[in-house]
Amino acid sequence: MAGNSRLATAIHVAGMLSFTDKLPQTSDNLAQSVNTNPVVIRRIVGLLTKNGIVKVKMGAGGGACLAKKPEEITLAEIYLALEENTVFDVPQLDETHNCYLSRIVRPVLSEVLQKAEEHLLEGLRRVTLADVIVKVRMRMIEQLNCTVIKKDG
Amino acid sequence: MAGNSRLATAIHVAGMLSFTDKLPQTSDNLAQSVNTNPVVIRRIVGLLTKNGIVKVKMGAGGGACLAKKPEEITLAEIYLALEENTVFDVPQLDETHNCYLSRIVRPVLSEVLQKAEEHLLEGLRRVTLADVIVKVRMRMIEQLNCTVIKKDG
DNA sequence: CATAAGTGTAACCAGAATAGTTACACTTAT
DNA sequence: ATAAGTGTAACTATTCTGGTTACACTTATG
Repeated sequence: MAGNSRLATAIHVAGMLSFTDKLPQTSDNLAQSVNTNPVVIRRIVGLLTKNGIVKVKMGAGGGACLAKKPEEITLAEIYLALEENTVFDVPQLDETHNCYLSRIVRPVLSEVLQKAEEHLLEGLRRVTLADVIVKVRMRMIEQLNCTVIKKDG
Repeated sequence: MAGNSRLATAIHVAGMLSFTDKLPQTSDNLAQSVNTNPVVIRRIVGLLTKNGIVKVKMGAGGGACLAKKPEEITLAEIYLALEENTVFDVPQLDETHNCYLSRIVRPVLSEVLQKAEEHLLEGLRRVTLADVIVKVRMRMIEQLNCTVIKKDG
């Protein structure tokens, strides 16, 4: 339960929305797919909405839809929408800290680790939601092939 | 206090060891530099030792030294030594999960997010401990220049 | 207009991770 | 023999994440 599955959940949700296209999905519905609680979904959908990735219709018959085409949504966008903390923490030292060298080291570590995280973000920027969906479709086809082969064997 | 500052601590420690070269540093000593507890340091140094990055001498006059040259130690190596969890969690769904699409989506998410994390690792692989030390030295020089300028003004 | 079906959000709980700390057995230099 | 170290177990406090309940608010529909 600890660890961070929010990005997985968010991409999963966005993926489902792209499959169901313009039909608004309820948080109840999505929660079942992701195997979690509707409130958890609404929290995440809220963040995605705030960042223009998803649109929500209130009231009866309402729910969430994608606000853009899957080709126009990168995983980096989704990741940033979640407003996560940085992966690596670099607590800075008090100015009164007695070790001179240490006071210099910490900002350098901040800089270096921030750059590394930028690589992560670049990795996420290169993948769109559409790419993910293609992979899902390919897996579906693979599984169908398996079935056929089994039937032949 | 939550969040993950272990990598920062580990690099900080390794950096200190490279400055003091072959003179073994006690965990007490290092703890003061990093502004933490000796046990926290020993835990991290233990992991670094297990991965051949650091050597420890037991008993009086003992302590930790680098086991390799700073040019031969990448931040990725240090990161991996800490045996952290993956950055992104992708809890897999039970085979009995009712939504067929979801059961396919999750492994795809695992794959995609793992690749993104590989980018992070690549970012860390490109930086050696020696690079970090150079940056620290440059900051020290910068600060010295500042002092001189202030004296002139 | 009443009602049912939705969302948004606050509040609380449980479980896990991190870091800090104490304590103590064990190792080694002098 | 003693002092100075490390390794490690055990406990605590804090924080984060996710799960859950509850409830006010919005809207479609009969």
